[in-house]
Amino acid sequence: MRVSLKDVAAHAGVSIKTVSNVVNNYQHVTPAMRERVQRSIDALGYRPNLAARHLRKGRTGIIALALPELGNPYFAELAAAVIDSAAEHDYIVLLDHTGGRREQEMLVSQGFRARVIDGLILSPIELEAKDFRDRAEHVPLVLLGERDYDLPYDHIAIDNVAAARAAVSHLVSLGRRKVAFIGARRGRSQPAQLRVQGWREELTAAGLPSDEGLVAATDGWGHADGAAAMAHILDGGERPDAVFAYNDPMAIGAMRVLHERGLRVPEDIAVVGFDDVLEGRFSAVTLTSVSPDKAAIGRLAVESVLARLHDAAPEPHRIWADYRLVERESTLGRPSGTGGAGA
Amino acid sequence: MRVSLKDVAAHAGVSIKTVSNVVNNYQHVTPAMRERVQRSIDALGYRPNLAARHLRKGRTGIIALALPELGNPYFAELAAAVIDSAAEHDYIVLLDHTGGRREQEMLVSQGFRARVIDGLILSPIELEAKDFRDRAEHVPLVLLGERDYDLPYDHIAIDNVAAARAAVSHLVSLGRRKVAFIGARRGRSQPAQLRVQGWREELTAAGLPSDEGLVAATDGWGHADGAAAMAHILDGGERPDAVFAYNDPMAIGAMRVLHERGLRVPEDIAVVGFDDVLEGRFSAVTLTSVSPDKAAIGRLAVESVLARLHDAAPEPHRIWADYRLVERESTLGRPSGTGGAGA
DNA sequence: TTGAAAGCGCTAACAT
DNA sequence: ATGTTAGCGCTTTCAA
Repeated sequence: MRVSLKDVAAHAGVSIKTVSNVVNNYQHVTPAMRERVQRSIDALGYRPNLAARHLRKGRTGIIALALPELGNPYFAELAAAVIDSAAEHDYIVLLDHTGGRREQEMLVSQGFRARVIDGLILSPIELEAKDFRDRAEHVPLVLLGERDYDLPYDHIAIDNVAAARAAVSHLVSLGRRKVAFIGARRGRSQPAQLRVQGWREELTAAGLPSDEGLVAATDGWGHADGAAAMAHILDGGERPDAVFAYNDPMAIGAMRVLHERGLRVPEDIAVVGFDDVLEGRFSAVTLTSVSPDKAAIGRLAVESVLARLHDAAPEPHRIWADYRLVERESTLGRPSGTGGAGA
Repeated sequence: MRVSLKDVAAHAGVSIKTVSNVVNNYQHVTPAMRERVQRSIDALGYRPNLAARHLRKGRTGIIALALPELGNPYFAELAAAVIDSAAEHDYIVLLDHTGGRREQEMLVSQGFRARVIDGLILSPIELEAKDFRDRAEHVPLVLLGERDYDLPYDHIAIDNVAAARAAVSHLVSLGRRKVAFIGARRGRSQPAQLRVQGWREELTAAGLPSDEGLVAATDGWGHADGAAAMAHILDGGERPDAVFAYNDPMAIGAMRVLHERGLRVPEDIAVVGFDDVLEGRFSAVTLTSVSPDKAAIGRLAVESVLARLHDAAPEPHRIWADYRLVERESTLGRPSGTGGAGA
């Protein structure tokens, strides 16, 4: 804030423009001049004032990332990926979390929370397509997450239906016949829809039941919700031989309940999660999980925003990220004679 | 970026100043005028340009939070607390992560990563006191974390020595006589120092050994490091009856290894972690842990930066946040006849 | 290759 | 209570 271009110019006995040229690495500056100006810059400890630059250029170098919940390790890991990708493009990331609450998501989407940004990456839970219709905000928006939208924005996601089918298919191939789903959403909005759909499709294809008694709805998606859902299913008299959870924390919460009730994983009940968070690799019974390529999602999201920012963007479209099923003890059982926790 | 004060002024048929008055909630504006201007603002969808405001006022409304690792749930939860506290003061948070690497921490501390901020909250791992000496950056800096610094900055932390002593004291009171520590740092910098110190002091006070064979050094502080450290101790022929881990992920990694080797927690070896992350409440054996008041830490950090920003700050000083020891199954054992996971 | 000057959108000092 | 205006520090024509 202290020393400006003007000061440097005065010190070096040149014009402001010349200093600016040096600062911005403009081509046509004689080495001698560059040298001389640089000396003044160093002497005075000049640092460009970004606010002025931003005002002039209309860009801030900041993109916002709005996630439902940082406490969920999937989102934390995703945030790390976005920050790293942004840094590669000299962008920094403003982080916001919405708690998955509609009002917060609205504020974010409308740009009321952060008004200094060049672009926005949003992972909505509650927001419906219509909520975006009257979006006055003009900065590029990129959507993340497992829902299907019909909106003129890029949307980065993995194929949730296929991924869910892969998870269930794995269970079926292991001989499981009664596969429960935990983590369907109670109430209006239904982010789990695609995973429920994949679950149902695969079971139907295998000639297995997917009735409502096997689906447990929850309010949230944390460990505690998974535990409650698992307890609910068992208390309801159902006794599945496998559980597919909306995400890893829920799966781990469910495993905790199974453990408390003396049910063995996977012998009595196999468990598959979703997101492949670190935690699942070190639980007493390591967790089989669908593993989305988080680094790719972060990278694609950043690249999408920036492309749109630079007008180099194609029609808004769905962008698929990769995923794979990582099979661990919660479905395969404990490999005999092994040591460390699996990858 | 599109519509400016000038546009609104023209649309409403008033001066720029009047519009500015309305936007900034200036007192002396007649309701009628306010109404009229507001209508134009809404009609045109005016949004203040923060870059311009920033240039003029020298403030951005942004504080940066630089954490070592978002993947560590403790830091993720802390970030959430900071974001929420900042929001209460109409500040937004730029998030950065350093990976605990010295160069990254230097860049952050010197302000090279984010140059649009009013203040900085930094949780350093590698940085030494001397690294801060020639800090050219002028924005207020607040330090977080378990190290002792002798620096002219506010430093928010819990009393790590006392907290570690409380953890070890708990183990000793349970009759444990051989308490290992995992998570001392290999190499130069030693963030775990205070926790090691508390561990040693309490053992010494109890007349119990704290020799080097009971301390396992690691490179990082993740699940895998905890697992490796635990394995290392057991392979080294030591057979502690309790383990105090630098943090929860390490404790959980250690428990995984104990589980693999058929050792029971807590019957054979009791385990205490640090940070009280969600994960420890749902592990097969729930984890006893030191629970820092994360919400308070986040709040105090934000308040410190803002106070310094507004010149309302006292001498830089150490600010203690609260903590407590949460006792769970990994030391107490499984309570008979209980259901859900403990708080 | 370098200089002069306009103006990005806003706030604040001053004027009315 | 409202209007006028200077200027924050920078980039960018345009001119030399």
